Amino acid sequence: MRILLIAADSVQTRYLSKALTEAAHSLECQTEWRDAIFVASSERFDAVVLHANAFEDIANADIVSSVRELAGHTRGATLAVIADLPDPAVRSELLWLGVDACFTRQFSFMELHERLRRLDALRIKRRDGAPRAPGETSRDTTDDTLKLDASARAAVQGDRRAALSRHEFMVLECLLRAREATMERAEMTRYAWPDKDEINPAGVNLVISHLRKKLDAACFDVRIETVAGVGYRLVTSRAMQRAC
DNA sequence: GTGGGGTGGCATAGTGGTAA
DNA sequence: TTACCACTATGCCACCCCAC
Repeated sequence: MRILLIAADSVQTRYLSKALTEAAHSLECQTEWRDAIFVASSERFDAVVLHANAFEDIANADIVSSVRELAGHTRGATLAVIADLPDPAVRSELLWLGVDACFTRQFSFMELHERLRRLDALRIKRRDGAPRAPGETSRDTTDDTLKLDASARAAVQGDRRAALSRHEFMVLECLLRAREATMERAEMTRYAWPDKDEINPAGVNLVISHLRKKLDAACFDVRIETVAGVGYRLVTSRAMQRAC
């Protein structure tokens, strides 16, 4: 998932940032409220996490009006808020404003992570009727669609499996989210290298090249197609047959 | 300290489009 | 048809980080 974390620098923020990165998410962290609003409105994220406890500007101001402003810029992303909100009336008002999940200061990362994944899966399902979101695991071993196993950082299709590096995992997740649509090179770069302003195009090529080899070696029935001058798209053998 | 894996930079080859 | 250019794919090498 591409996640925007809005939080002032603190020990808990650094812990959260590290945990989300290690969970194979593409993380962008914003510590300034105005910058965060600008980034949320100008780029596309799957989830926005506002850590209001670590944010003095918000902690000292009206949380409801801050969230109202943020919710107007998240462009359909899952919105989660971490804040000490003992008043249930405030929490329910936040939910009405579009917040998908509220967590208290003593939140569990595992619960936050699973909630974000579940909400993301539902969001994608509502969006295009996809049976399952990238990274969402299934116990149905007969399912032969390509999935990502974030805990093992691997691609799985039926009983076939390929271990991936961090960048390979994120590039493949980015392509899977596009669901056979073309993903622009710049967007893939932002997704897989969120901490870099500029990345050598050869770096993207290298990751794509490695991914192709691994997908071939594991005999997955998907392949990565180059769309000249635009980017890449992931196509299944079924889609290839339809195109013929 | 060392080895292995991941990553990035650079070089080179291949391919397709376009103009002469 | 040929030369040129832009874009892409891939190999090689060096560096960095982390586990042991």
